[in-house]
Amino acid sequence: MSATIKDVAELAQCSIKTVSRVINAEPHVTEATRNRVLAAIQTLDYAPNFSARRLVQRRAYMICVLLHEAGFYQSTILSKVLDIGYQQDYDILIQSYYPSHTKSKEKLEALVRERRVDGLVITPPCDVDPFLSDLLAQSGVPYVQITPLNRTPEVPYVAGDDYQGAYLMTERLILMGHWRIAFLSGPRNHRASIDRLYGYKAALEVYRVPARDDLVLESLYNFDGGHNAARIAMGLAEPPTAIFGGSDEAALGALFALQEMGVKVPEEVSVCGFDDLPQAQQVWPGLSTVAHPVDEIVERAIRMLISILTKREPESRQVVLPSRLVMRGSTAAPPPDLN
Amino acid sequence: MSATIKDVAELAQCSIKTVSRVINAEPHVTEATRNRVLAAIQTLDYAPNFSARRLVQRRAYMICVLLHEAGFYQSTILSKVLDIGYQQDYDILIQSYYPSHTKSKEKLEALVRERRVDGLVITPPCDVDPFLSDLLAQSGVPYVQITPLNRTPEVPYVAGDDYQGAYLMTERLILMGHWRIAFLSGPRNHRASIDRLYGYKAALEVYRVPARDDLVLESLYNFDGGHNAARIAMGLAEPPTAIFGGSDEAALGALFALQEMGVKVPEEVSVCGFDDLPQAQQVWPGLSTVAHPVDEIVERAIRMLISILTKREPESRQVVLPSRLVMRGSTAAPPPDLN
DNA sequence: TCCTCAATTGACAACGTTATCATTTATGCT
DNA sequence: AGCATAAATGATAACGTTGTCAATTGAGGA
Repeated sequence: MSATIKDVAELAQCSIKTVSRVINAEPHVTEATRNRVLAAIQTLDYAPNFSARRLVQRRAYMICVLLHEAGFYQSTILSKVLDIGYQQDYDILIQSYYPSHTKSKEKLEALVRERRVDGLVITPPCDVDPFLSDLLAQSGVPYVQITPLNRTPEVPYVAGDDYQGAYLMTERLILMGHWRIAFLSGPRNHRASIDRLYGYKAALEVYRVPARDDLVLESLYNFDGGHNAARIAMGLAEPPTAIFGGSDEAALGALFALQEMGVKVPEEVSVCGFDDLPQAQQVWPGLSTVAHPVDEIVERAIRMLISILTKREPESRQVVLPSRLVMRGSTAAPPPDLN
Repeated sequence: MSATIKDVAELAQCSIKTVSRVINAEPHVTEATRNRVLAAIQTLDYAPNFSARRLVQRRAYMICVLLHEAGFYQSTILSKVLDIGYQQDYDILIQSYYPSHTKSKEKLEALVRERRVDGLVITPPCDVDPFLSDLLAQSGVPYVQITPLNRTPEVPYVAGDDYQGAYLMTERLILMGHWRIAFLSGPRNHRASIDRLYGYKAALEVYRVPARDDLVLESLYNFDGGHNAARIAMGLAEPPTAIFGGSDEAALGALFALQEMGVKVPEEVSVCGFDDLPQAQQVWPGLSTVAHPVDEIVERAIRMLISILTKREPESRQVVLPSRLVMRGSTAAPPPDLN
């Protein structure tokens, strides 16, 4: 059985409150007393019991991060989440959340209602659906959303700039000489998806490149979607010279499809994506893509949540951070005979 | 402020102990009383406070899963870990652990010493190094290891059968007609790594295929290692017709290298790996590989730990589960002119 | 030396459960 | 009816902290 604060107090010849003060670095303790207490702590190998602290402070000291299935994008987020976990007093509880999954809902509800977590960070593609909305409103548990489907003034969020990222990539392709650029679009109810599409369209317009409806293809942002969309695109009378996947997963599917068809990338067709998944650099050729500053986004989100939890108003409750291009081998100028 | 057990007792006209009995499904409560209590719980929207329960039961109801950096293999594990989290009373705390990282050590030490976790699941490549060993011994926190570097009778573990998996794959390659099979080996201090190498060698011997030392190449099991090793292998006077990566990461590196060199896979050289990472099926051609039953391994490990935590002796403290082959497009018979 | 005020210290209540054991109530048997 | 026994219930003490506020100590000034 490990030592308690009482044992320490006894050994250090003082009250438990004084020991508590030393542990929590509160003022009003003489140097001499502090040293006695520290020595006693050392001797007894004492460590405060976290459950007791949690109970009396009515805080779980735990943040719940909602993740959809543990996929590629998620592992990037997770990596940073864990990294930040070190620096905070809060522990981080990963909870997977599928809107349709009854079990995950029950578990989450228990977590929130039993006060096992103080706050939530919601990561895409999770979002505040009616169930979450009810639960959060009813329990009053604070939360921060990462790249929400829709932005409303009440919801604190941190997001990457999808519009600007898509604009930059499309601009880059145009400047390379492409003017038949296919875009693999994603779910329509997703704000990021719409922003990316608009960023693409905006760049076309600015550079006076004719926009063709048949070059905007549904991909659902997944591998199979990109795969199918690329086959369709290449079957068009005037096929694209570049395929811009609204997500890397879709772009990878497209890349796979082109290679299946024997189309050379990037010599005949350029491919690029969005998200900068780790495997974007491990396929051949490396996938050019748009990177959100995921690390910074996650860090800002968690910090924002902690600010809210500790009643310090965060500097801003709505943050959008700029994206940047990551150019690799999958993009090049279009074949000259097609210009 | 949410309701407490006291409020429920008051409303239901009984003692808090009776409410506690109802909550925990203990016997000795009349149907009538139980209904009154349940009604009161409903009315007050009561949920028990977990921190209080933790304190009085001296349990954190939390299991810590030690992960190395959030990479590919980890996300597979994680996915299952989260899935299992639903089914248990225990919450799961992910903690990254780098032996050299002071911060991660400090955090882990705090978690264990402050009784914030009841037990640990250690996942590869994390292992019981001297620091962990001390910490675990001193605090007496139980743990289960997944595929330990070294197996000792005292340490409970769950592992995949690396020897058998490597044997099966090598056998398969031989039966396809390969007899110049390179093997990309991994860290020598890793049990799995050694088992895989021996499985490879055993199959060669059984089928009387001459073993060549120059075809066993160091790869460190990572992408770059595989990349380099493949280049070296293909530069040999008698290059291999198949490259068996001891890990998928190495195999992917090899695949990448071959494609860079313009070598056709699988027509000229076959490639296969070990681990069945998600992207093994997303490269072109799909990577043949050996799959550990990761889901089952993780599930068994967590169940084993919980058995130990609740003082029920698990059926077995050492479990090895069979691997299986996953054949995809990256393997084929060797070119006929080379046979 | 005494007084005032600030700094230090401590006694004890709270936090919301579960655990122990005594007490009350119901049941079955003679 | 009376008694033994089992079942249901409750009073109260933990669990190990932090928070409140009163008590004590020490320093500085008249």
